Amino acid sequence: MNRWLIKSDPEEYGWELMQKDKTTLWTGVRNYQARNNLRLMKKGDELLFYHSNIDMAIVGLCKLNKKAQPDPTATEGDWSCVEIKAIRSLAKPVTLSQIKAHEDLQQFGLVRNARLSVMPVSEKEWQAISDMAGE
DNA sequence: GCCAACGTTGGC
DNA sequence: GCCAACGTTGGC
Repeated sequence: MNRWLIKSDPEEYGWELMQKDKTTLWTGVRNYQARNNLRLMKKGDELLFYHSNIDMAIVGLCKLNKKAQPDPTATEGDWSCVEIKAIRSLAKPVTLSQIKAHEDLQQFGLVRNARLSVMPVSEKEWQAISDMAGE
């Protein structure tokens, strides 16, 4: 089982809506690195749901329902999407500033490459985030 | 609202 | 194949 973090602008599609929808197709990724990460996901993988721009915090936990399939919103190009399922909110959201301040998270994608929207989370990183989330 | 970082495009 | 110009994302 692998772990990932996905980013979303809450003004476009926030955690509230994700929970209401329960499952959603994660479409619209138009970056090769992010797409390749989507394609590596397997059913049952766990995902952290991050709010960019306004909240700047990890707020929720999701699971991968269906592995990568062609993105139906792509009119051209070779793009993928996955189906994810909302599990629950974190006990405490973990803010970007907390993440940046944590010594075990200096190599984490959010810190090193702010623009990447789908990234892997290592075991150590997951542990650090879980601790801060009060899980 | 600004700007840094990054990715993409297109001219050469 | 290089690199300047441009567009987008996202943190501040």
